[in-house]
Amino acid sequence: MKNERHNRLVDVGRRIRTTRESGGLTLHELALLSGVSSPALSLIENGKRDIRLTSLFRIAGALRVGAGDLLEERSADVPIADELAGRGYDLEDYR
Amino acid sequence: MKNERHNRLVDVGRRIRTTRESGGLTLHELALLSGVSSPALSLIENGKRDIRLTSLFRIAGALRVGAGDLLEERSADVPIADELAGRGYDLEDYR
DNA sequence: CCAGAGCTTATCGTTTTAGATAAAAACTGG
DNA sequence: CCAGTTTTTATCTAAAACGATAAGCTCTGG
Repeated sequence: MKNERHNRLVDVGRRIRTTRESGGLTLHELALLSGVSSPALSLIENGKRDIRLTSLFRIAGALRVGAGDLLEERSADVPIADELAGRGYDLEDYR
Repeated sequence: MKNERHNRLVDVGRRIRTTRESGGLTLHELALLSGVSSPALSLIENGKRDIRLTSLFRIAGALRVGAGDLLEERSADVPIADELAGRGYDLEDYR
């Protein structure tokens, strides 16, 4: 992956990170929910990885947003209500 | 790529094909515009390829739609007006 | 019947993702 | 300071994308 011209990936990564943090999830937790390892998630959130569509779908599903929401600016930028931050994710099986 | 659970990819492929056809482009022309080879495009449109984000971006750019439009149902489903079908694409350098 | 256009499928070599693991930073509260 | 948590970085291997090429298929019109 040539390290230029991927501002798009940086943007996507920023959106993933913002969404994850607004959900009160750690990389490790998102890794468990999405099946994408936390080292991979770190690269992704920093725009250093050109991921496949199914990976995007798994991450979006774990974050409970539409995959398109992670690609470009969309209206509803508040996918997870604050009162639910950190709650509502089924991490029971891992704890 | 496991051949199950990729209805998402099939959906994406369908949207790409629909958009390409509504623009009056052949696979070969879209290949020239996007830099994605036509055999690859064929696999993608048939949901048999789990493409990378940058490939999606290049295809969306060539089709002049937002990448998100190719991922899920969106409002404006008529990216290219009929009067412009087959026109407006800069294939000059290739002809 | 066949010729051409468009699409599909297969194969090959190269590049890159991706999970696992480990270890090194960064950040945080005590 | 320091201990624990979180994130980043680095290896390793396996699997898959990707472009190129070529061969095969399908459909349509002459």
